[in-house]
Amino acid sequence: MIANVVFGLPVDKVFSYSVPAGSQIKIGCRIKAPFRNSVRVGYVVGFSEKNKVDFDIKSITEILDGEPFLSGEILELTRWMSSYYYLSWGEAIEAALPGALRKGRMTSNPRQGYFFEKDKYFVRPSELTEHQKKSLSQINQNSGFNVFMLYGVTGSGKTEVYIRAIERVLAGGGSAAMLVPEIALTPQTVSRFISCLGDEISVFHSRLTEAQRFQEWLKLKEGINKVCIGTRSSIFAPLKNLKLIVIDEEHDSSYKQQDSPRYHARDVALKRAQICRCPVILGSATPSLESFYKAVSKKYYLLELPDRVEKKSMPDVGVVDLTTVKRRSSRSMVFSPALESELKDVLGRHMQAILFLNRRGFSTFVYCSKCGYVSKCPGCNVALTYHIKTKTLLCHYCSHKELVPEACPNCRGGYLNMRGIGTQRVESELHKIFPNSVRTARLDSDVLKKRGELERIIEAFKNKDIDVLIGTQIVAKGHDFPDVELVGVILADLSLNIIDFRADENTFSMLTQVAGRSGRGENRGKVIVQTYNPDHFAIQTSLNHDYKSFYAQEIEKRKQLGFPPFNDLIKMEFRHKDEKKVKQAAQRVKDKIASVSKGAYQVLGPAPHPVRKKNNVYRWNIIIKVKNIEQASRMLYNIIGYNKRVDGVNIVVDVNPRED
DNA sequence: AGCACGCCGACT
DNA sequence: GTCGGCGTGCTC
Repeated sequence: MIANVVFGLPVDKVFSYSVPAGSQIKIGCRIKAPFRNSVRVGYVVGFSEKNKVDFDIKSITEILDGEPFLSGEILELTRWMSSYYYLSWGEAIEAALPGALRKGRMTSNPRQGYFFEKDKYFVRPSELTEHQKKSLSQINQNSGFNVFMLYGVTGSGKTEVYIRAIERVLAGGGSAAMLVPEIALTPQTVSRFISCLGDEISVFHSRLTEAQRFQEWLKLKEGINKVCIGTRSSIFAPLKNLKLIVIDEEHDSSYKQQDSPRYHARDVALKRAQICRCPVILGSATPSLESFYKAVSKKYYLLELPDRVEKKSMPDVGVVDLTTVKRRSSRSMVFSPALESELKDVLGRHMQAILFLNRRGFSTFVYCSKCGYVSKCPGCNVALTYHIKTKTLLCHYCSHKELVPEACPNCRGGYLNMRGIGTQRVESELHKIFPNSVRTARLDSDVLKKRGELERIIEAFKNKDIDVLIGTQIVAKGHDFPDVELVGVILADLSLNIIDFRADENTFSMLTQVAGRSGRGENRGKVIVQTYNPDHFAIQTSLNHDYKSFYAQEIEKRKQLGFPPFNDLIKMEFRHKDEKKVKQAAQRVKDKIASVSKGAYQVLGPAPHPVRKKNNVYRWNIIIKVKNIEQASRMLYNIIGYNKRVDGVNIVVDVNPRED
């Protein structure tokens, strides 16, 4: 008997080992076997009767598992991942295993520390809205592999639909998985699910120790727990008889893993659902262009929740045109008179406010201080990056280059470098307006590094021990603060000018999400958006809460430029300490792709990575537009193999990259 | 990934 | 003449 074994190495081969006489091994078990001159952990993916290679094979040294930890379903899923994400099968398998089982490790089971109590304050609606009812009945009528795009405005009750759909699956003896964005997994969210669905829920959050995580994993594997809630990697949870997958906030970029293996949990979820023939609910107030395109083209069911629950109205959004605001004092660089007076009003009534500042995009793009004009690449429509040495503007997608204009081509004003405004600055200027009387807290990635700090601040804000919360992305996500009646966006342009073709999409979704924090209580909320681009379509459509009109304009642009959803992108990042070598290798691969495919693929670049030099290593990218990822991956394999090295230059392959 | 093999520079 | 640099290739 011969076992077919893969290893968690960048080696796309299945290796044969003889099974020691008298021993029992099942597919999906971990083993140890001699590999070159060491003994390594491998994964059994199959068996064959006789030796297919013409040399003597070695024998398995040790069998680690009596019962397999990898189901047939997960093996099929990881096999697909390897062809889709340019990985070896073994690498994909290691992504799917909990840390406790990876590399042949195994822990005993010490536990318990993190408890969620049933939230006695959560009141469940007894009656669904008509739209909720309609959506739920559509979901319930279509079992099997079907995808539902649940497009519902902020506060429209998407969560209640998820809960009811999960309840039904549980009643039928099935199990369900729900994925949430990284920062949305607060004790409050979890409490709500536990109070509705019972205690038998495995929650995978970042605070769990490896042993706790493994314990929850085992409970799902044994069928003790039937619901799993968690972030990205929960898509690999060993649920038995999986009958539903929910992806909340499906547009959220935290579903994309930023280091190897660079998978997208939503896409893995769709594949898993296809394998086990179960439905998927993709929920969002701002669906990704990819998903909504499929919904519009009838590949997904489109379910809509156009109104907020309890007849609450959408917040009133006002825009402040910064080109007309006199920016004399340092205070006025942060707060326009309109925002300042709204703040005074809200705080005077003892209500709360959120001030939002996008920290992404602190790159070196250049804008006109008079009118806010930013130069964009004619071919890629992304903001050009200023290079001080050459005094040129450069596109980081295709390397298009132009001179910095003497004067602003839009208004004839002068060009300036972006001046940084951070959350700290916002906070200190705020205290100048309200000396000694305003209680503030900042919420950004620095704060998140401290354990428990996020929970503490959220709790304090909920208890009204804080008047104004100042933050980045984190404040924009799903929290429910009933007394927040004002949301101020300090500078919307920051996200608009990121060098990413998704900049407009990210801006629209960010503005919509952050606006959704306002007016969740008794009174109608207000949102003030400060921008140099008040007429920009992403801002205009978000003011009107008009996703569909945003979508219509954005999809047209994507079509013209051949960006997703019309093509998938494969980014290849070349890294070496010698920049000349990097550029040459990137160009060589680009040329090779052209000759092998006879020009069938459009390849952008080589262009420098936005952060061109890191740890003394230079990085240049090429971006390939592809129609079929698996086919393109195979072509790349023929060119560079799994070694991912050309002329000594290392290559990182990223399928549908997302800048973050 | 790691580790051995192999072909060119500066050292006892 | 050799020691060692890291570029290339292989692992049942």
